[in-house]
Amino acid sequence: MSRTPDFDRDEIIGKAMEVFWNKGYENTSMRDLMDATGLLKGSLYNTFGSKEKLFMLCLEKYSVYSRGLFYKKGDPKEYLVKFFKRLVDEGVKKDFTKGCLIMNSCLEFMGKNALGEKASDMFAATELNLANVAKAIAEENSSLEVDKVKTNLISAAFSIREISKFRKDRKFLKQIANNALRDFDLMI
Amino acid sequence: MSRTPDFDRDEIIGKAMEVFWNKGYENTSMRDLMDATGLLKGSLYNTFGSKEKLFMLCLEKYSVYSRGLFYKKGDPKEYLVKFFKRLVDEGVKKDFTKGCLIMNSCLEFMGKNALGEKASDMFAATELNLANVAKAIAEENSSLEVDKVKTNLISAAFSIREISKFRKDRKFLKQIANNALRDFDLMI
DNA sequence: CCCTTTCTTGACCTATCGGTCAAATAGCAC
DNA sequence: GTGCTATTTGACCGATAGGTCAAGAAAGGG
Repeated sequence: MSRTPDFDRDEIIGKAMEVFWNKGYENTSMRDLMDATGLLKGSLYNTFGSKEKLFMLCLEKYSVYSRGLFYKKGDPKEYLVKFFKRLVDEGVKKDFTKGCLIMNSCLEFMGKNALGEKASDMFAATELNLANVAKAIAEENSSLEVDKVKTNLISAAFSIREISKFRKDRKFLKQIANNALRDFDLMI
Repeated sequence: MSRTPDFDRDEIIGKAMEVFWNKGYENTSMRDLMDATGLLKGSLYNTFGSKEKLFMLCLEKYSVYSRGLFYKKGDPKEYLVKFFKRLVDEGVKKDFTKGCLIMNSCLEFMGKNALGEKASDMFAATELNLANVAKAIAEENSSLEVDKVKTNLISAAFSIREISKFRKDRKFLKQIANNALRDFDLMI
């Protein structure tokens, strides 16, 4: 019938996502996207329409990736400890300065456009995940105020992700995590 | 002897600081600075040399402003409560999306150039201020681990400043503050 | 093998970026 | 008022931004 694309669409979105995640939307140029994907400008526009539409697809891909890390079943306390250990371990890596694409996008777009709305929804989903973990723990320990501790958890996660962009201090980042975890008698 | 400038240098830096604070360094154009200061491009370059040098002067001005809010004497607990009340009250304002210039600059520049180093120093000074408050409270309540609670305070301040850019939720922001304040048996 | 359709290529577009500079202007000392 | 000097002005610079598009290339159905 006609010529078929020379690339895998989803693979391109993944590569673009990495660039956007590392550099942010505004600071990523079409040149950067061309270099990262191996596609020329015309192909990118022919396939995705615009930089903004491509970014939206990247956000959606990140959303899927992110949901894959959500709590589903098993020991909720163990989940929580692993969750924060991962944040700290990634955070202290010298070349890890990209943080979390959801939080980055909330900061970059909120109140500006549809990307901000999408990012906000994803932030809310992350929050709900932590609320679900807190709820699961509360079933064994009824004295927990789920809404309060959920806020402490998301705030700590946010702090670690953002501060670790510029402060590679394991003790410092661990302390932030432990401050939220103490409600559950947990530590990392 | 010769012609004198038509403007007050410090006033111009103040106006430029507001723009940088609101929009960030990269997202601020010379056009923005010209509009905000009322000076033409040539005058800005003639006076400050470059956009980067002007930003450095803005950082220094912010540093002075910031140090003016540090704890010096008086009731340290009262200081802490006022400190966080201010963060929350400013944070919930609909048009307050600029956060803190120090934190913004740490996130924008760290590891890139001299602006990042300057911002890092200013962040450390803010941290020291909170450590001093914690120390003053610890003199009355010796069971406090100053370094730990200092980390909780700076982390909470960071979270409130950043999250409030995109989440105008007083209950949420207050909870973040209270999570750090509970070490001192304080609440807002 | 050919024709249709789609994808690919890269030159080109306008707008804007930070920055420069020669000419015009205006303070101040005398 | 005159002359020196610094400031002001805005046109101009090359680089780069996101985006467009006509022409060339290639895949698939017949």
